[in-house]
Order: sequence, then structure tokens, then C-alpha cells
Amino acid sequence: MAATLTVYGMDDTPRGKLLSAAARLFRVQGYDRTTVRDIAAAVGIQSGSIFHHFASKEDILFAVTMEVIRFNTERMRLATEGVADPEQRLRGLIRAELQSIVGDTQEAMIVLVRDWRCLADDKQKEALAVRAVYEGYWMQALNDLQVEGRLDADPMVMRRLINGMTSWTSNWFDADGSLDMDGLTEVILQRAVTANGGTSA
Amino acid sequence: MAATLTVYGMDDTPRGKLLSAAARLFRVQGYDRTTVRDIAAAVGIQSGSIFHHFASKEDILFAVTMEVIRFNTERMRLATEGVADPEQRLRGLIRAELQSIVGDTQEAMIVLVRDWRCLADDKQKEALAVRAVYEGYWMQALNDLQVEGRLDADPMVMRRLINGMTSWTSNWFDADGSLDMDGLTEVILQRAVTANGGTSA
DNA sequence: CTTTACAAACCAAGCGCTTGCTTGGTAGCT
DNA sequence: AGCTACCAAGCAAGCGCTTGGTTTGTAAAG
Repeated sequence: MAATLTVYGMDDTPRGKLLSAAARLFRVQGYDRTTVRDIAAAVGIQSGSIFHHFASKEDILFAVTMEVIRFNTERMRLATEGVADPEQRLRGLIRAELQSIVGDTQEAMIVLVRDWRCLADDKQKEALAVRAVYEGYWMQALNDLQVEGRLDADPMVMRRLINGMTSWTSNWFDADGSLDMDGLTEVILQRAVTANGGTSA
Repeated sequence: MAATLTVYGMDDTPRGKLLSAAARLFRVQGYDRTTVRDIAAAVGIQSGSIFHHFASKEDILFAVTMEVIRFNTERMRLATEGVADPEQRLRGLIRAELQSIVGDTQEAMIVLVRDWRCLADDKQKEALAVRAVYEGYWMQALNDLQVEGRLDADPMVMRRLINGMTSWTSNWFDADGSLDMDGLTEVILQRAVTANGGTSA
């Protein structure tokens, strides 16, 4: 089992502990099936006490969502900053996204993909706006790769296909299996770049 | 909007109409957020009357699940039967799976992917057992392709990656966009087969 | 070193509402 | 007569959330 989330807002304050517990419960049973009583019990308080920290149950989901998006956007920035070669940048992005989905933030990422439609429309939009920065790193790398003639398909379509491959790993990837995360990164990368290019470092 | 489901059990009997309505509601709002009162209202009867046709709400989800798995398993069989060339078989499978996900059975497929964990364990197992046949067609084609040296990665891993790409299309594919389903099929197919092979018909 | 003050954190109880499902009975077709 | 399909009414349980009051940690005032 991966270590507990260490995303910004999820520290050992009461609020942070609630967020971590909620993320785990949301992952295991889904947002709707998780009751505020479940969350309260997980951190050892009464159900009513939760509303001292959050305005509503949906607010907890929203907080989890935003924290994780922000955390992973920063992760994508770190994965690409100072890297000139677009293929290397793409490799870093794939590796980082896999890390999010089957690694340290997997609890919350699964919730993000599955339950984000439980949020009210305006909160969905707010989340999408922040997410746009995240996608920006991807499009930058893929567009650059295309300019060099090393991309195998339309950048936007390619991003969607990669996103599908990485997201789906939460359903099958086994960290103890014969294929590790670096190996999987290479396999996915080879789906995107043309075989001819030998320029990569 | 895609035509209403024409899966086996979803005819114009009261039971069939309930299944179609349930599948649509489950897709739009999710299983948990759909009440039996919603389903009843959609076909114009009282909520209690539902239990004349199904033992429980979960039973409706189970019925939708099984009907759709069976329908799509049959579709995969048809897509591959009598086709000798493994690349052609793979093309057929990809095209058929896309058809399931963004085409005629999209209502139920989205439900299948997102809500199937709402089923009790034994029902999950029953569904998985039937699903195994479905996956069998894929592994057959991919293994054959590998024997011919035309597969780019481990067959099992490749299947998972393809499954990710096709499933994710429900989040972005636009039937009215510039990329149609045949075009997308080719793009995905090229992620799997090696470029050198020119043997395909 | 104690007192007073105050806010954050929490409890115990329960309200109002919705949920899946049950019950007893009825209309209509064969 | 007997079946399928349905209605009208409602029950028991669980839901998110509110309320009024109590504990706990911290820090300035005496």
C-alpha cells in the first residue's frame, strides 16, 4: 500500500487528517457511498464535528480535488522544467502521471477520475480551469515533438490516447509485478514517438 | 444522441423498457444517485411497481451489466470470425470496442466501467467470468500478431493499453468532430502493430 | 504562578428528509 | 379463474446537517 498522501493541504492538522481519510474512503467505496459518519469514524470524531472544518460533504470532495490537481500540476512543471528535448519532456510527463495514478497520490486520483462529476457545476469549472495548466505542459511537449517530426499522430488525439493508457493503469498495474513503472513509461512512450528518431539522450 | 439500446433483453416489454431507462439514468447520474423513483418515473409507473420485475435495485444494475457484456462479447466474436490475418482481426476488435463505448451501447458501457463495483462480490465474479470470453478474443489476436513478429510489446500489456485508450474515448470523442470512428481505429491500431509489416490487406 | 479570556475542536442529540422496499388490493386481458 | 401488471400508502433505516453546550490549548493580565 502506498504511503499516505503528502499533498500540501493534507498534513496532520485535523482538517488534513480528514482530507486523507476522506480520499481513501472515497476511493474504496466511492463518494456517494461514503457517509460523513464513515469519515468521522475514520479519524475518531463524531459526525457532526466534521462541519466545524467543512461546510458540506461536497466541500470535502472539492478540497480533495483541488489539492490533488494543484499538487500534480506542480509535479508536471517539475518534470519538464529545464528539459530541452521534447521526447525527454514527454518521458518525464508520462512517468510523472503514472506516479500520480498508481503511486503516491493514487487514492485521490482515482476519486478524481471517477467522482468529479459529483461536484456542482461551478466547482467543476473551477477545477477544470486549474487543470488547464496541467494539460498545457502536455500540449507544449507534444507540439514541440511534432515540429521535430517525431510525433506519430495529431497532438491533441495523442494526448487523449496517452491519458487513456495512464488512467487505465489504476485498474491493472501491479507495483510488485514484472513490469515496473519505468518499464511501463518506455512502453507508453513508444506508442507516441516515431521509431526512426535516434536523437534522444 | 445514439439510438436507444437494442441489446437482447432490452426490448419493449415492461422489463426491457425499465432496463433501457435505468441504463440511461445510471449513465447520466451514476448508479448511487439514481433512485428507484427516478427509474419508475422514466417509464411512467409507481416506484413500488418496479419490484414486480426486479428483486432489488442492485438486480437492475446486474441485469444491465450482464446484458451488455453478453451483447458485446457476441459483437467481438462477429468482428473476428473468419478473419485469418491477426492485424485485421485486431482492427475489427478495436473498431467494435469503440462502437460499444461511443456508439450504440455507450449508455450501458459507461455504467459498466464506472459503477460495476456497486455490485455485490458474487455478482462481480459472475460478470467477470462472462467477461473472460470477451478478453479471450483479444488475447488470441494479440498473441497471433506477436507470433508473426508484428506486435510492438507484451500482448497482455498491449491489451491493457488499448483498453485504456478505447475506454477513455467516452470522455472526449465527438462523433461530429473531424476524426471519425474509422480514423480513430487506425490511429489506435498503429499504436500496437510494428510499422515495418506491409502484409496486411 | 495564578487568573481570566477566548477561540478552536469536539460531543450528544436529534431534525427533516430521502432511500430501497413492502404490503394489500385492483384493473384488464386471456 | 388466473395471470401479469400495476397503484396507493407507508414503514424502517439511513442520510446530510444543525444545534447548544463542553473540553482543550494558548496566551495575555493580574
